[in-house]
Amino acid sequence: MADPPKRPALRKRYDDRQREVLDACARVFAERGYHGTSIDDLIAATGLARGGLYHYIGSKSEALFRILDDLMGPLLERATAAVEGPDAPPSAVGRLRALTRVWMRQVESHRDHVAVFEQERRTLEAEPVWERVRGDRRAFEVLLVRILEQGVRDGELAVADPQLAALALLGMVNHTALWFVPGGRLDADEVADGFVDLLLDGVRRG
Amino acid sequence: MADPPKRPALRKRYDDRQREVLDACARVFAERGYHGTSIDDLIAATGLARGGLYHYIGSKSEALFRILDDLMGPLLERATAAVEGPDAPPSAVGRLRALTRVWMRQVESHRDHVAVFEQERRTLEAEPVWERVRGDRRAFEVLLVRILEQGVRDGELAVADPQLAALALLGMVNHTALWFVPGGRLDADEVADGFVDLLLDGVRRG
DNA sequence: TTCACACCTTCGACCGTTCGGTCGGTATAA
DNA sequence: TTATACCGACCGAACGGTCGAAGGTGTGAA
Repeated sequence: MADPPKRPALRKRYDDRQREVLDACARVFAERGYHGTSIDDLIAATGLARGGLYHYIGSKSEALFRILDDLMGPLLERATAAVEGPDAPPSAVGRLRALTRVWMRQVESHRDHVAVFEQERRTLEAEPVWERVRGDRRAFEVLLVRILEQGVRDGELAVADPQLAALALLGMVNHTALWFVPGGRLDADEVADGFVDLLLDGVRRG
Repeated sequence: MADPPKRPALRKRYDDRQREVLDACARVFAERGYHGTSIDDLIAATGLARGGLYHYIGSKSEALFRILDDLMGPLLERATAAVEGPDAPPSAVGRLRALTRVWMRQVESHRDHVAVFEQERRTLEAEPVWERVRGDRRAFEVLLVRILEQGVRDGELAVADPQLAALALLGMVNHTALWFVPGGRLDADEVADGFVDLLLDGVRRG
């Protein structure tokens, strides 16, 4: 990580290999936890030797940063586009559904990354290093709360406590990192729609 | 932990002190993660010296076991009583509310323990040592799913996917370990009722 | 009521191991 | 021939855990 190659032809190969390595790290971090993972674990998971590994990750904590930043950056970007971009649905219900789908798709494609994020959240809250990741998370939550509040203002929704409703949906989706299996009974969109339907209409009969 | 005192008069003092020590450990584990916590951290948090600490905890991993077992055992016991005991509400809606309240109260009184549980869940799934804790968790989830299924059978509820609805509520409540503050805007029962209302009636207007 | 002794609590120096990280080197490919 | 990829021996620090000793404390025999 200290030295990405200057020659452009090699740059791509380096980037690809680095992503492979970081994905492998994310897998191990998700399984054993960041602090529970030793460098030797990462060596076993990547197939590299000690020196080769450090060539790509710089340090253990730098690897963690990249894993979380590569997760939250794109998520926030896509979420913003889906909710506030030119193609964003006009209704609050539509935007809520779009946001949740983007989010669940990120869980589907970055399951390990999300699991690591959930595991390390409390530590993330403290240290200044994580300000960017923290800021992205906060921005995402604001996006969600804003949809709910607009929905209430427009008369589309009747939410007793938007803050609590947002935390409820946040909990549902983030928790999926623990049980969602790509290729399982439900795919990402089905889970997203299921959650949104639950939140919109509830389960009481009649 | 190797040697609880034989004399009953001293046994109580030992137990009380042990709980103090374990609560302090739980606080640090919740903050820094189990693997991220060193024995020196626990020494600082308890005020004991190395030897004194080991007198009460046996080992770091034994402390973790006690923290999680003391969390899940009582939770399952109270939940079962609230839902299947003689005073259990007759309706599925009532039982759902009772279960969620018991659960949120446990989060309120054992916030650190719950946070540790959430952080270590993935590790817990693997090793055989954790079978009891894992079994308690599974039993709790069964309790919840059963309420939903009975509600459907009795015509009280209309749940498209009881499994998903259970996972949704599980996510909401477990996630509270990250943001719930005792003495904050909402108390445990208010959060529980808020979640259940959300799940029952949804937020769509009309 | 006293006192000696066994039990209990706490201490901190110490141990072997494992940790994250470095660095000088070799192989390879542009 | 030079920039890059990868290796593995090595390092100091920090880790979890042990242990013999010292000091208190409740208790039964005198």
